[in-house]
Amino acid sequence: MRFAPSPTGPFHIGGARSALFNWLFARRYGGTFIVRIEDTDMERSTRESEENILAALRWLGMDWDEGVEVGGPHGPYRQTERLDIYREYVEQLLQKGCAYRCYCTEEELAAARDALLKKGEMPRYLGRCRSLSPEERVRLEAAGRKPVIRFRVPENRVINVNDLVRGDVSFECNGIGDFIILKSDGIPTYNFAVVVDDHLMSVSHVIRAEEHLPNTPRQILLYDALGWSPPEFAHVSLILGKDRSKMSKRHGATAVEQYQAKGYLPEALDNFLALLGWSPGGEEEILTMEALKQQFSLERVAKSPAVFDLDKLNWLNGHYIRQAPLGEITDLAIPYLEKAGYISTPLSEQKYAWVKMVVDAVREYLTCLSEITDHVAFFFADVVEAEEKEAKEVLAGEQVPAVLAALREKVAGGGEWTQADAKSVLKGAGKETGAKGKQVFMPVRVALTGSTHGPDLSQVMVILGKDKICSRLDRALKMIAGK
RNA sequence: GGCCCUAUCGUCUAGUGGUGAGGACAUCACCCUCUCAAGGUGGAGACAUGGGUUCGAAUCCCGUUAGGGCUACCA
Repeated sequence: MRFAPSPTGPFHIGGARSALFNWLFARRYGGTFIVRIEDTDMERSTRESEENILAALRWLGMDWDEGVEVGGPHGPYRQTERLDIYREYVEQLLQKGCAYRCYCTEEELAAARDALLKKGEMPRYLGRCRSLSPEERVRLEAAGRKPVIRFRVPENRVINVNDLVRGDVSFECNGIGDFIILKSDGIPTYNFAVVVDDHLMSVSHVIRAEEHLPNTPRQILLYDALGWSPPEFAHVSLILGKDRSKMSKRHGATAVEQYQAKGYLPEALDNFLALLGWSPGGEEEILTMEALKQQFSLERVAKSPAVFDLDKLNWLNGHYIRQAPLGEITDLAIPYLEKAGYISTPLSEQKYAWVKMVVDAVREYLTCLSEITDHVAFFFADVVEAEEKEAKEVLAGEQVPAVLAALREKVAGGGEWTQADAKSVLKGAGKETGAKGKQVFMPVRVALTGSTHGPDLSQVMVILGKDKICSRLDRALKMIAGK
């Protein structure tokens, strides 16, 4: 198995899914997972994107047995470092007469294409340079034309692809046209480089996006010409945006790093991506990488394209945030809290323990980690203000001063306390004033947090600590009296 | 335009000739509860369309329609 991304930009979510399917397949059946970099597009390829991709793969928990950075018996694993290898096979094809030099200029090609388009035919190269005499070649080269090498596509043949997810698909060679295998700068094109590399690297299965399906017959032709047998192909349908067109920036975040930055957990993204196009045999949809590794199979990959459903990703992520060990979530949440100015690292041991309690109190609200900053302000603020109308109304209740005062008295003094203590103090204050339920909880909640919504009140009280509780109670009392 | 792929609830999907068409997210209601969440229970919600084949079609075949991909000296 291999995953062969081209490093031409931020790592796309669709690429991540292709990688995942390849990785899962390799792990499920004990295969080798190779990461090869297809950087033959000199204009757009950068080292930076390559690193971005590798970092994303690692973050998502996909390790590779062979490939860039780890090496292996089939190296090098960057196509631009394999140029000599390709040249050798180009030479072979040239010798066999399966390929030839073409001197057409871009203008000439464009004109030919337009003409075909006008006639309603599939635009393709018609083989103008197929049989140039040596003299003509010399003349063209003398005129400064740099040739490309084209593959001679046989006529009147039908290529059958037995696709592992799509079944039998066939293409007519006549619709293909001689395609370029070596660009004028000596760099191979994608179609040629994949074939050479996949063969030399003993790739047995190629799992990739559906957009590559039309390339497959060309590649099969190349395998044929080189005397090699092609691997199995499996073309997975595309990931679509809300409007059902190929997922792109218009549809929101498409880069893996964007999800990472927002605070999505890799296990959630993996789980989600796996479910996009593949379905488990059973009804459980929450699956760890371990479970996916055991269950994944190409037979259960769907043929139809899938719309990226952010709601479902959010649900999965929320689930993983809630069930992960608190320490882990705390560590992941700290950068967001720091960035918002709530804390500064390094944290003392005490402060860390306290932050952990805060995280514990609010993590059930989160859909992604970055949202934590929307829920914690009152824990860090010096004073809180009841701003919502609803909150103000709560404080206006006639039993409120008595309740708050009673509570204030009970809280005073002593040091550490637990949630159970807080609960009993709350109950005591209620009993003393004859107020109960909402009548005691809500005003206290508003006085302490400024809002009518929030985490469990006793939990809030433990986290705030007695000092803050007292000062907030005092302030609330003063406000009410002042009115 | 040409070539190719696809078509089950709003979304992701199960289904491979006989099912009350199942599940998940989202949605609605109820329960739990100091609130909001979370959690639990329940409801609503789909086989694009027209022809065949068959005793019987979501399932097989053909057309239509709709969506998508490709059509580069990009991958």
